[in-house]
Amino acid sequence: MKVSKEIRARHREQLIEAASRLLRERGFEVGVAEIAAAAGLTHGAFYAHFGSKEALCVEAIAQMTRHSSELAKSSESWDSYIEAYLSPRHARNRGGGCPYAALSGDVPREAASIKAAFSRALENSLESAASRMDDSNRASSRERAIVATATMVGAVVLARAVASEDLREEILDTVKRKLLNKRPR
Amino acid sequence: MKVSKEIRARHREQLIEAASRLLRERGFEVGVAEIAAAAGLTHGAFYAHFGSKEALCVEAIAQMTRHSSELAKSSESWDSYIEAYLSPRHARNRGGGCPYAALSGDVPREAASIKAAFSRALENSLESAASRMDDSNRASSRERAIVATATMVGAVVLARAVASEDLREEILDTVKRKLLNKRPR
DNA sequence: TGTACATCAGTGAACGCGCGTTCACTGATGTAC
DNA sequence: TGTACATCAGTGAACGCGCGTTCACTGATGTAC
Repeated sequence: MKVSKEIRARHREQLIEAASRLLRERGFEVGVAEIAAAAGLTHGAFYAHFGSKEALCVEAIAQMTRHSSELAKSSESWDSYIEAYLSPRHARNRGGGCPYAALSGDVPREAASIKAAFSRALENSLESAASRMDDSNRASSRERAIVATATMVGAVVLARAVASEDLREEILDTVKRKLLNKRPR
Repeated sequence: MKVSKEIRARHREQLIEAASRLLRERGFEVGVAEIAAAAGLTHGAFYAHFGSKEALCVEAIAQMTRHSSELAKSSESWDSYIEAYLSPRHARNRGGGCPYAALSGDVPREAASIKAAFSRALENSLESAASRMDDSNRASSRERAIVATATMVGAVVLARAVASEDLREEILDTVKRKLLNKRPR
């Protein structure tokens, strides 16, 4: 049955929220029915909100990158962001963590609109990371942002793919020490 | 109909070879039928060689990591390996390139046997990379291998996910200069 | 070396299943009077 | 403010399709004599 405009709007948000988490957790193979169920709806209702699964994916990418860049900004310092990013907690929390670490392996296989949304988001994140570097030279702060992002994404992606708890922690800790310029414990 | 032992063995190799390429290109969603077709067989024949898709994936991971570590060793120097790894050519060649950059995003969602095969291979690659470092200190050469691997994997994974040709090359070049300790062009 | 026959790799139809999407229907919402 | 009714969000059955896997069958291989 029809629902009020407020409830409709809430349902839409819940769909995006559910997709945002499930896409990162399970990748783009996650089903429309599962996303709808996680939002408390049936799969049929989904199409009252989005024209296709692809359209939802685009919105979900926009939302998850918006959220995670807020998170990045809320870190007190760049170093504390690195610390949080390379924590076992983040490695375990794929569904709620960095969209780049969660999705960059999948995105190249998806439709152009999805790749474009992802790309736009990454460009913004690099911009934002560069602006946080304590470096008056604009070019070199962008370079440092790119290298740090690649290194952190690579470390978390590899850590998540590894079966041994020890190797996982070794990767995260080693990269963390390097990025924070710390000597071995 | 039955075929000779030699042809049977060749078919098996072709299945592993096709899977090795297609898994990296398309991920684990690639179908048994498509892999069999790429090997010149029908999907039914597949089960004369492997008990399940999962079993083939395990073999394919073992083979592709074996091949790519040979490739790594065949590079004249560590620096020339970095150069090749961070080339647009490698970014374009997902199906024939580094298995870690191609599959680490997908592996955490797969069966334990696949994760274990991947993990074993990565551990060997780290070992082998560490042994190539011109550093008598064993601990620090391992650390450098881990950091360099994470950075290179992250760079290629991000570069592949990006829609803009310019950003793709910027990521690869920036990380390359950093790893080779070169000043900007 | 020649023959008879058991073996078994490969084929293609069929299985149950889950996917994205469509659609007839339901009934609460919200508008026109 | 009250009533009559058009709208449309949500439901759940149904669509065509492709998946991994099974299986009866075919016919070349390779072994036993």
